Amino acid sequence: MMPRTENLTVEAIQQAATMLKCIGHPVRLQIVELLDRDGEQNVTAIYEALGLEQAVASQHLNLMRDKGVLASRRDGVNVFYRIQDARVTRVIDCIHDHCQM
Amino acid sequence: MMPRTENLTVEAIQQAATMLKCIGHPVRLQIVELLDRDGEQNVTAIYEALGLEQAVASQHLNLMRDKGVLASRRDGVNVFYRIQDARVTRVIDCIHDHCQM
DNA sequence: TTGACATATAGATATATCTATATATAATAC
DNA sequence: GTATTATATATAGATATATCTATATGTCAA
Repeated sequence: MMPRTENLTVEAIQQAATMLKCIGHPVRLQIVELLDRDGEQNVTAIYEALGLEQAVASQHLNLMRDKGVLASRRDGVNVFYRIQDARVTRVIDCIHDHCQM
Repeated sequence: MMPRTENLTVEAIQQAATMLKCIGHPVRLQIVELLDRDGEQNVTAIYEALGLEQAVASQHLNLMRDKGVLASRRDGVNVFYRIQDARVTRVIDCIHDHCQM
């Protein structure tokens, strides 16, 4: 029996917080939304689509991969990123349903 | 017509990211979950329920109030906090549905 | 092996977090 | 009523973490 907070285990709280923190940045939220909508993309496609500095995109992508939110594969000179954590897709859907302005 | 990113306006992305960042910390996620479950609580009830330092709870509560996630009212010596941003409740529900471990 | 294109990393600056301390409010004693 | 104590909350400042700008590295084609 795991220790519990209210409804989630301490471990689930930690993991959920890490995931939410990952998408709790405007650039990262836009990246995740793009990948959710259009599927995997290479770094160039991502920073061009969003009007970002290449280095900024690369760092945010690396961060999200490190945290398990994204996965990547290299194909020659290109590195393609995609959503890895299905919970992210769920939260994005929730945002779309409830955070439209 | 607002400028758009993919599905959300730039402004909606900003606001959503701010809200997600707020709950993207284990302590703040636990606080929000507690308030979502049990309704408004004063600072003492919150830090005792979660085993936090008083100052830590106070600072996280202030931060979330500043960002519009929580609201507060003072009753004598006590300050009661409650969830203000309904989107937070939606995301918490989503976490409960999909992030159980 | 040089040049062009694609991605990653170092280091400076900004932001968040925690520990230690202070302030505010009210009850009690005098 | 005023001083004193207890209780509840907030803030300052040190430390840790995240972010961006500038620069470097990696990969392949000619």
